[in-house]
Amino acid sequence: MHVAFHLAVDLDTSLRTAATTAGLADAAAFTPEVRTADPKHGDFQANGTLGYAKARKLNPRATAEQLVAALPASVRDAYEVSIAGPGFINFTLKPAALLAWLQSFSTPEALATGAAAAHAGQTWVVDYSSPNTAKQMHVGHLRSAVIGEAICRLLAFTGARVIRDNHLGDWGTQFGKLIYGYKRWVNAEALADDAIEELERVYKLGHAATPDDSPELDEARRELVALQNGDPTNVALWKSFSEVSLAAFQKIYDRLGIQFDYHLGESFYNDQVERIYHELTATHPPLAEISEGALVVFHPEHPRFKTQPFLVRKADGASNYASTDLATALYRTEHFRADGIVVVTDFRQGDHFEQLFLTVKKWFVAKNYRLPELHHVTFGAVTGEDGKALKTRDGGVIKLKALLDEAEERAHAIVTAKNTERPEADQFSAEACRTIAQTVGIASVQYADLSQNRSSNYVFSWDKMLALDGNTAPYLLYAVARIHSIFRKAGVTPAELALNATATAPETPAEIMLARKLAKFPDALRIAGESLRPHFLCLYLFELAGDYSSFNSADKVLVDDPVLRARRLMLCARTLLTLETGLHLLGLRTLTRM
RNA sequence: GGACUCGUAGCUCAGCUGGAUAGAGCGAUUGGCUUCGAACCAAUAGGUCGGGGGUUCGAGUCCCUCCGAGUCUACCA
Repeated sequence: MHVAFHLAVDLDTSLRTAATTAGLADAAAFTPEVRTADPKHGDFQANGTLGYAKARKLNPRATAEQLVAALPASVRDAYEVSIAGPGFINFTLKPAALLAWLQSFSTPEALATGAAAAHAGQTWVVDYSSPNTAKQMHVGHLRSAVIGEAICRLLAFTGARVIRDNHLGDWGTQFGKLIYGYKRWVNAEALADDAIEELERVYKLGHAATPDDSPELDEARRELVALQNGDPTNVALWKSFSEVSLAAFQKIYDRLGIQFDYHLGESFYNDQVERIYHELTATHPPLAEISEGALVVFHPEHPRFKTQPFLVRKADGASNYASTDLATALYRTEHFRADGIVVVTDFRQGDHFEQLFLTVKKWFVAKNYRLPELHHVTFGAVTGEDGKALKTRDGGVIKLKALLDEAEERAHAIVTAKNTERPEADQFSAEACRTIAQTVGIASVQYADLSQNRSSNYVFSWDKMLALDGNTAPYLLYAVARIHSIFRKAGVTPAELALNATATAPETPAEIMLARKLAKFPDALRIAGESLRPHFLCLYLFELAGDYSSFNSADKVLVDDPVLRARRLMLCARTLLTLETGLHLLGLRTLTRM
């Protein structure tokens, strides 16, 4: 028997067919509006009859009854169907249908196959993290990296070929000041000790020594021009800046489980901007025009961008990040043949990307280039206690490395404290404690960032970022560890096929509640994937872990009755599969013990 | 001035693109380990969804208008 992965999508199809079968007027216009329901009403509900009936002056309950009567036997077999209130149609999965779903999607491969339809055959480029070279990553860089990685994994799991691109800020006027400072004040010993720290120090000196309208600033500009013109000394310096920066970044990325496919920074596109200028001015009518000496694009149809220009070339002829971002969009389309481009930055760049995307759309249409989906995934700022954004140049910035270290330290304190409470034979070695603390600490930081809706700001607080209670990574990791523990004690592995063959349908309230939640994993994936908002997946996993914990307290798994034992072990196995799959999609590592 | 984001329990936040009696966590109170891991579970208390209008079968969600916070608004990225 075929079981659909996305039960809600399957129901939607059945209801549309039923509308035709039942002979509803204008059946093609009927949209079922199937969504996951409050569990007390059912698993799914269809609300579409209300709007449909209203628009046609029909009785919504009568319409709902017609639809329900026309549903195929397969739906009636799988669900308790009822009509409630003004005309909601409620669907509650029967235990046998729950069992069938759980038996059909019992491996990571089965889940991936089911989920892959969403973006099958597509290529998506995700541009995230994107720090500036020659500077350390600070707490403000965390969100783009963590959210971006989760989005990459979600897209890949839902079938896309994902290209992870770190669009480094490795070009621009700041390098003139950096070289100016470097040539005068660099300390070789400090450079060998911690290169990026030393680069940051000489940049600050260079910046301070080159105020506006000073001869020193002219000198810094000459260094930049020399770099742009290929001066061997400056080019070699610039290359070394990039290398040491990338090495430092990679240490952070390793801790966060991030591995980029490309590091195509702004410098990569520097020689591609001439084509942009040409193409934007060669269209009929031209997209770009000269205004106050600069090459700009206006968007007359837009309330603001009709007067606020998108500045693609500065009056002095130099490129800026609009130029390179346009070149970047073109490269990703032509070279990677991207079907979708996702850029993950904070919300303050909203205007820039709105203008960029408007311009790209018109430009690509004019040139008959394939146009990928363009998404700017924004997130709120991490602010200080005063509500103001944390800024790079004030002294109080928290370095990302320090944040991750602190997270591991706090987790370590908890792990070692818990460890002493365990029976001696069961205690972890010091080394194991350290490994567990690393996983728990980093996962906590990742989850804290992922679990809230990304569009709001938040005030940075150590306690919040590193909280280990409630809706946090440790709660989820703990559920995973407990399930592993049960399988260790049972002497079987979660993957054993025998668990499938001998399992029976869930019976107790806790079993049924857990099974119903498991069957909604596809909905969580769909919502998180379509909206590019990982917090929907976080919420689902937290609820799943909660249902599992309730089940774990209510129903003992390792009982003598082989029937009970088999079906509860199966539920444990599916919960483990779903939790681990979901947590890995978020970019978290999981543990078998903690 | 214009635009964008936000305002939900004492605190921190969800609320699935308009659905049923607005939900979690923390904190508070109460109960539960001789039984698979108590980093857990069960229960109680806590709300004028910033204010006011409107749209409709139905609004925390959409529209208008105030109030408050943050951000952007021509050559930094």
